[in-house]
Amino acid sequence: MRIAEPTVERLVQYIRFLERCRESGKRVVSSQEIGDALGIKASQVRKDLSYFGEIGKRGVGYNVEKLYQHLNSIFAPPKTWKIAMIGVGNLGEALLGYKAFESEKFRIVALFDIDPNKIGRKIHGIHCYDVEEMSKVLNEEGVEVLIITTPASAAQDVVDRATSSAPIKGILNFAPTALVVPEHVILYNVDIFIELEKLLFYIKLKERGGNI
Amino acid sequence: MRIAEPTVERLVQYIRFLERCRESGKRVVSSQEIGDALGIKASQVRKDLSYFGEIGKRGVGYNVEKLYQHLNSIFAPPKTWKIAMIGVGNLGEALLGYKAFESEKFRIVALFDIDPNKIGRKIHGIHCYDVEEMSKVLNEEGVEVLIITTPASAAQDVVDRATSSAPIKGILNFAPTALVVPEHVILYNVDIFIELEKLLFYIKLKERGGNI
DNA sequence: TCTTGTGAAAACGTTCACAGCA
DNA sequence: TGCTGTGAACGTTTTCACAAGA
Repeated sequence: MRIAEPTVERLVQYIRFLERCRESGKRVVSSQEIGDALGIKASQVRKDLSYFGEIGKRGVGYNVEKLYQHLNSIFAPPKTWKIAMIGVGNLGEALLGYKAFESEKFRIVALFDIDPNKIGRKIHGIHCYDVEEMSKVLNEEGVEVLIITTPASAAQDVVDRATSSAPIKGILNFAPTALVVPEHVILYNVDIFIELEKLLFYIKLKERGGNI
Repeated sequence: MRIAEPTVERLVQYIRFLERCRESGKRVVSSQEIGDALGIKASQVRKDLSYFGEIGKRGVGYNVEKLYQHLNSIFAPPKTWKIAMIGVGNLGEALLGYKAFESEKFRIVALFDIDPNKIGRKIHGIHCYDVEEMSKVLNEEGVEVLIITTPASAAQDVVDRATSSAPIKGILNFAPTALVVPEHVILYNVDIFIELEKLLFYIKLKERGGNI
């Protein structure tokens, strides 16, 4: 079955919302309630959830626990993914210390940097290697996913080196630059600067009454 | 003129690419070259750029300098936006020290936190206030844009307080939670955890040959 | 000959409206 | 009666295909 990307994004939000429902002891929830809490239309919520068969009860709503378990099973990984982070600067270190970034779904097994002060040390309990050792370590540790938190200027080079020497399946790129990756590698970008530019652009547009 | 959001996002990427062209002394560039560098179809590039009139030369391509100036003028703000950051934890501090986050388009004029060790201090040269003073400071400083880097549990409350007491126009939310904002406020979310979940989901899907 | 600019077509995503069940 | 599930309608974004111009 094919599930569209915007749907997957909303599914993650539904799981989060259902966690809150569980904590507050709520047993049943309607598409309307879910939608109101997340700023999504109720019809959209129903369509998203209908992809997995009839999971709600007509006239009643969705059983919180059942829906939560169901959605979680969709996102359950076949194993704990092993991730390496390349570039341990301000942003990289912040992510390592970020609470929302802890999960049983993955484990960060190696860090890489070029700074001699970081190489050989443990940062947030994870060993930091020299980028030169990347190929060897990625293969030894069985890393399949990369988090890129290098400066923009270094990102493409480390990605080229990693993807050509290790069986990388996916990359989450925080470097503010577009990356070119082999066809078999899935790439997601988190570009803070672009999001801010878009926000400021649309604020300006609104002030001008829609004229550029 | 109306410009679609995906187009705006790509325009920012075109500007970045053109900066690289300028630095390397390249004078003319084709839609194909731009597309290849950014992983976008050439026809998409041409369509995006055609919204602003005939800016390229048929049979030749686009003049790098002219296109760069033109796109930049589209994103030029009417003034330097004043931004406040709410929540100065790991992620907030990382952003403050983030090089790609420096621009003449905006200035971060105030920080807010609840930690007594931070309140009253300067962090990266910017004064950190008590969240309790938020309403007063936002109005005095003329803040129109917020960056939310609080924990998820605090985000909705600070947003409610800020938007109800100061003329906030836009919010960039890094807290891993959906926010409900007044209709006149533009909201963009940067949700690191959701991006990682999506990536891992699609890696799993690919391994399973497309079956959930 | 080469590359842009652009209608028209296709693909994609959202919303509507109501039938179907509890 | 109330809320889900869903085909059909709608709106948006991407891609195609080719005319037009340097």
